[in-house]
Amino acid sequence: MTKQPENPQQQPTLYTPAEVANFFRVDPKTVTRWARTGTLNPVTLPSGHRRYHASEIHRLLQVGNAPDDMPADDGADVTPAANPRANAILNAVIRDYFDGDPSALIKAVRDGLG
Amino acid sequence: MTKQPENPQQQPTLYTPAEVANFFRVDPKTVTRWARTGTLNPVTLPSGHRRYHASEIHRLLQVGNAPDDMPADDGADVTPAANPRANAILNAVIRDYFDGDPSALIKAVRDGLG
DNA sequence: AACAATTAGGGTAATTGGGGGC
DNA sequence: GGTGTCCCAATTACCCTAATTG
Repeated sequence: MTKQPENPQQQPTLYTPAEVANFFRVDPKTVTRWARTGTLNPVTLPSGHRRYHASEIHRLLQVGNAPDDMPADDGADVTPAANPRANAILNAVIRDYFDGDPSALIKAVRDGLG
Repeated sequence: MTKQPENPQQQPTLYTPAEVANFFRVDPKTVTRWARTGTLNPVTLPSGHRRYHASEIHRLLQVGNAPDDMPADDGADVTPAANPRANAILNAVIRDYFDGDPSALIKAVRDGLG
């Protein structure tokens, strides 16, 4: 498929507590609790505020389910849209950053993200 | 969350068990049973609590969600997200969910996110 | 420097999951 | 077979003030 070779491990994307809370549909305080109990390993600012690694958040969102009798999600031949986790995030991004307009997101990607 | 312009639709992408229970007029325990028996495929928090995909709930509710949103991208009046935060998030999503392939993300959005 | 919004810190009510039995 | 209810332990949500962020 249209598979890009490698994606250079650029600067890791960091989420704010509110963003993480939005992805999981929980209170920001819950995200803070996850950090304090070791569930999450965020970057801690000198002030004590926290920033969460996108990779870690995405990983947790995927772990939600799978031990079911669902077809193998190897990600090679599976339609991307069939990934409910990715869809959840994309919907949240569209809602929070693109005024609920999917076409705006597509346009942004086409205009180049980097 | 970072400051955002008007969000006419602040519909969550994930629902709490209580919300789903209210939608279906059932006890929250019943919603939990649906999840355990595979009727619903929710996101599981690190703690074991569940959050249910709005798209899946709407589908079961047979709520056509009205043909209000999803405006066709006919005009070029949509401002390309000059939002660095949105771009950073999209890059992370593409990296973690679409194997670094932006076109795969676009395809996913076009195939419908629910 | 001043401002609005977000975050951390606690404390307390409400929700959730699991099992068991009706 | 599926649902509502009662139990309990764990998790989460909402209240506040002070500090940090942008």
